[in-house]
Amino acid sequence: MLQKKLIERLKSHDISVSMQRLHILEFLLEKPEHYRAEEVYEMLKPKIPTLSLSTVYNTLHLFSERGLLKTLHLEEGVTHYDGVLEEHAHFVCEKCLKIFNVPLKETLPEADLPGMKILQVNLTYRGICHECLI
Amino acid sequence: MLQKKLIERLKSHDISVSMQRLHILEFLLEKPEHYRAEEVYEMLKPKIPTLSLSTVYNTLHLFSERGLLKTLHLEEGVTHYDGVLEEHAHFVCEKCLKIFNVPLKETLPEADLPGMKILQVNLTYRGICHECLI
DNA sequence: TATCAGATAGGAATAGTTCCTAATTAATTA
DNA sequence: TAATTAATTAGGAACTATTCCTATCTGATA
Repeated sequence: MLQKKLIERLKSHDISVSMQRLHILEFLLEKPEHYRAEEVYEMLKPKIPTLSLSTVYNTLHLFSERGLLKTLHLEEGVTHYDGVLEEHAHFVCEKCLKIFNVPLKETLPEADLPGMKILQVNLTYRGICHECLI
Repeated sequence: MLQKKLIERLKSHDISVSMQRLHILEFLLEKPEHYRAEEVYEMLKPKIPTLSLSTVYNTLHLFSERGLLKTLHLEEGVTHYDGVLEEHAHFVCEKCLKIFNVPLKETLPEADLPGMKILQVNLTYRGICHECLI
């Protein structure tokens, strides 16, 4: 994505701009994938040699709070961050732990939760993927 | 639940019986709640003074593998275990982190996942609960 | 009763994340 | 523009849920 667009995107979410933030946002929007903090850190280290893991965590939290990305708890002990905001589900393979995007044909059911403020909905399938089934 | 029923339940899932397993299963079936390993451990310690946390983890993993309970990844870094197997969703309050059961009016959409073997489906809502909204 | 496999206890090790402090950078004001 | 203040970042220590490892114990089998 163009730097200009990235800057706009940050500003429109009330986030002031920095090199680190631009790079992290760009990285997350590049592919429709789900990254853990460590991965973001490793991938950007070459571009920003002084980058620290704390900054990655700070930034991901901030982005999540401000609605720039989705936080996913798909497997034991790890958090994934997803830049794709369009409603979709995930499939996690219990063997290889790969995560697949699942397009939704129907919209998800509305929850009967009077008095609650719903911010996010998450649908996850678990099972064995085609490669691991062979 | 009666001890006899518990034993049957274990055996029918191909799990050999032990004091620890009976107590852990009983505890998980008592209330429709979601416990972390640590909580199970603390609650059963008085009944089984020699109980070890490793055993709780072992047992919960075994139960989950054999389909006696559901493993939930609802929040950062923690795993919850749910003895209620009937299809239902969860609501997690981002402030107090309480977990609520959400009955489902409709069945969840079938995933378009050719070649994948689906073992579990999980629907989670995140937001702010009524108490935290006040 | 002796043997063997499975289960358990206990603690050490691991890994993802958070917390803390100092240094750096950006924004604000004069 | 210079000085002041606020926000951001880097780095590492601390924390915590979970796993791993080993010795002990238990129960089943012969």
